[in-house]
Amino acid sequence: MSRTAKKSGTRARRRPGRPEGTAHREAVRVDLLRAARELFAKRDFTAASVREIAAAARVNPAMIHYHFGDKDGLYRAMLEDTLGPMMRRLQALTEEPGNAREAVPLREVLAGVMTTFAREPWLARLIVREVLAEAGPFRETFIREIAPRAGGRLPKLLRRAIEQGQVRADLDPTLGTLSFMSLVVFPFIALPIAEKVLGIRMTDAFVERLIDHSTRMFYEGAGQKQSRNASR
Amino acid sequence: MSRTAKKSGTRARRRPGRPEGTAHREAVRVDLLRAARELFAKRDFTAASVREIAAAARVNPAMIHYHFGDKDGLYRAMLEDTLGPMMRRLQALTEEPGNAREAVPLREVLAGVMTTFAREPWLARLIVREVLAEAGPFRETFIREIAPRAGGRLPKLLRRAIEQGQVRADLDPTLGTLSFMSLVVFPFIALPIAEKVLGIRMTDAFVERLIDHSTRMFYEGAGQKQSRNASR
DNA sequence: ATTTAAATTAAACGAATGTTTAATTAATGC
DNA sequence: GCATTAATTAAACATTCGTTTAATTTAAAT
Repeated sequence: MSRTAKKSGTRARRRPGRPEGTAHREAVRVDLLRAARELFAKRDFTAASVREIAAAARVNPAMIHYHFGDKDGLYRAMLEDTLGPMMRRLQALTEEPGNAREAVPLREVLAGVMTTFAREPWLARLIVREVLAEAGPFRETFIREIAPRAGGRLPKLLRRAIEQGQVRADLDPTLGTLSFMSLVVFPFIALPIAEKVLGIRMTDAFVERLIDHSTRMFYEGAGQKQSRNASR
Repeated sequence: MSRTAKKSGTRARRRPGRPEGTAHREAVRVDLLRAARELFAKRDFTAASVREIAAAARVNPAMIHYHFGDKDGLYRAMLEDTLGPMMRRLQALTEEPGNAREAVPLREVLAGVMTTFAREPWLARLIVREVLAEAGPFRETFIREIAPRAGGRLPKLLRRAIEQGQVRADLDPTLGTLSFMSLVVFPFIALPIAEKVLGIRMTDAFVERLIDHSTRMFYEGAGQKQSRNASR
């Protein structure tokens, strides 16, 4: 849909040589990034081969090296291309309030991130793969730039939420961040298994219920209101 | 520590032939399972090579095929060996109450599982890798036997907890299960990154605080007690 | 119009992978 | 005590992997 085969059918089974269109170069780049995104979300970095990715993009494997240098370069470009927009949106959400008195947009961050995860199924999977990785082409960038912008900002947000009385005063901002991330990210990577084991189905209505549920879990938990859980 | 080199130093640099000890066979099996557990938790299935695993176990790569048939067999045996005990403990915890009136041991399950995850750092990682996998040597067993015994039992437990008033009546047991798993599993796979980004350190005291925190998050959430969060 | 540069392919390359084979040594059964 | 079987190694095998090269076709520049 994004790229149009300029002449004589598809891009498959071409003879070598520069193609006729003038926008082919960009189209190949985009197709490769999209194929890489899908396959790196599905399989691990090592398990997804360049031949497989090139085939999914209907492109010669050598194009990966022509456009991105090597497999690592493709992965890096893909992850920046995929995570970048979300990070920018997240940053905008968490930096908005000019005056410190303004209500911390915790609810909006939670719902916004979960909506994004629902719309782009590969996102949560790529992030968790990166969290799980002990090393890799993107590890340093992820730790230095991505993670601080995502989880790194949350403790401050939580502290402000505590000051404003939106969150209970005895909450540890760091542990609260861990729980926040857990509630927001994990459901989406568990969905394929939840479909088989818990019998859910990933409809729009379900996603809406999930977001409402997770919001309430974060603020109120699953227990009774009157907190008769004094025993421990 | 587990295997004793029977004679003349280590097992490295041996000549071919049957070793002298009579318990060597079992020792090799155990060493291979341990090495596989550590490396499959660290790297993905494809990324962890049999040569690397064999080297970590100080054993010839061919022993993997002698003892387990192939790489898949080693992975299956390792995961059964690793997940089996936890599943049995979990099953015991969730099936205990003979009479339906007995209090549902939700708190005990939560703390028990988290304690196990803290003690065996590879467990949560292996599980999440399996959750993330779209296919693999263990996928069917995981979906048919492991997942139902873990997450599959929780909805029933939550329903009973609702009947007993331990959990609020309007909680969806399925969504509650997703949140429960999220709060229990995700923090442990995020620890390595949390150490760098949030500055935490994985001490015994921290684990204790984490478990208390997660329990409270599950029952009470992070919001204020009086639930002034009427706005939405 | 001709030359030069860009974009692409097919084919080959070396390294690494999972696996098999043949040789070798010790334990076991008779 | 001898033959057989079990447990182990080193080496080779076929395949797949990421990458490079050379050829080829078109676009762009002069």
